[in-house]
Amino acid sequence: MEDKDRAPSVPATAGEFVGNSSWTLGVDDSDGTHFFSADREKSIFGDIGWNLIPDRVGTDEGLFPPVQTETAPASSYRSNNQSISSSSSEDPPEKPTISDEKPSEIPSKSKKKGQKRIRQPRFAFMTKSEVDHLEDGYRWRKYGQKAVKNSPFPRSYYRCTNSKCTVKKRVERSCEDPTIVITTYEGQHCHHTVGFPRGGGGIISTHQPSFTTHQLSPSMPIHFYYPTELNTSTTTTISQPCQPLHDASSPPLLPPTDEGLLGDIVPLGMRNRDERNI
DNA sequence: CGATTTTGACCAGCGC
DNA sequence: GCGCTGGTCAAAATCG
Repeated sequence: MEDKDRAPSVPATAGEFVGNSSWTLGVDDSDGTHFFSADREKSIFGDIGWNLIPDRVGTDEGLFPPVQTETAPASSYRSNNQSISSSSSEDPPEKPTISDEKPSEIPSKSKKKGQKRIRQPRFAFMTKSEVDHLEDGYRWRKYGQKAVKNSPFPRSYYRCTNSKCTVKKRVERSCEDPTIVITTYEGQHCHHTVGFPRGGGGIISTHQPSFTTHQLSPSMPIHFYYPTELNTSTTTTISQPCQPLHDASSPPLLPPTDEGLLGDIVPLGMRNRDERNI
């Protein structure tokens, strides 16, 4: 039994925007997937820099086009390559993994014929890390691995071990930069994190994330969780999320927060709906 | 011994 | 219709 409360649908792990002082929010044209992208020269964690790329951010909150559902396929908005940019440089969000996702017709393959799979909102995170599978406070079970076209690195498929939780995530490395791990989360956790079961330390997030557009603003504080080491994680606060960190040796300035990393990135709409009813 | 990972096979969508 | 590709299943293997 695990905690079953609300938890951020996304990894509450450490995160770091990759990017200097600018960030870009865009929508994958092919799928309507939202993701954040930022650039930073160096990871605050050294080898483990977490770059947030919520691949599909909030949607039904109005931040972005409505989440696609069976009745409302992403096609409704996928046509626009909209992107929101903080101000200065806008990097065209690279969307490595998501581009191949087909939006609307989600059917998939639950070997049950006739049943269409409902595609959940997704968030992608680009992380600079040597390890593929990054701790995010949840326990995952790998259920598949596939070679990806145009990429020398295989893509791994994970599912939350909580039987009641349908969250999945894909992990793959960027073919352009092998040091970057692209993690795509799909769905929302219906339970709390379990901490870092594998030698970790603390629980990452047991609070509701609160993500809103303005929180993405470079001038607004963003909360991050980040591991100080591979197996540990701590939380800190940063008031200038987009402020360039010069080198990994410098103590990261992350915002202390009572929320998970994604808590600030994931829009309310993306989070468990029931929590909004509270 | 239970949980997790590995891996080949299968299925469905899409483009040609 | 066919082939390609992404995503998932499930049995076997491995791990703790």
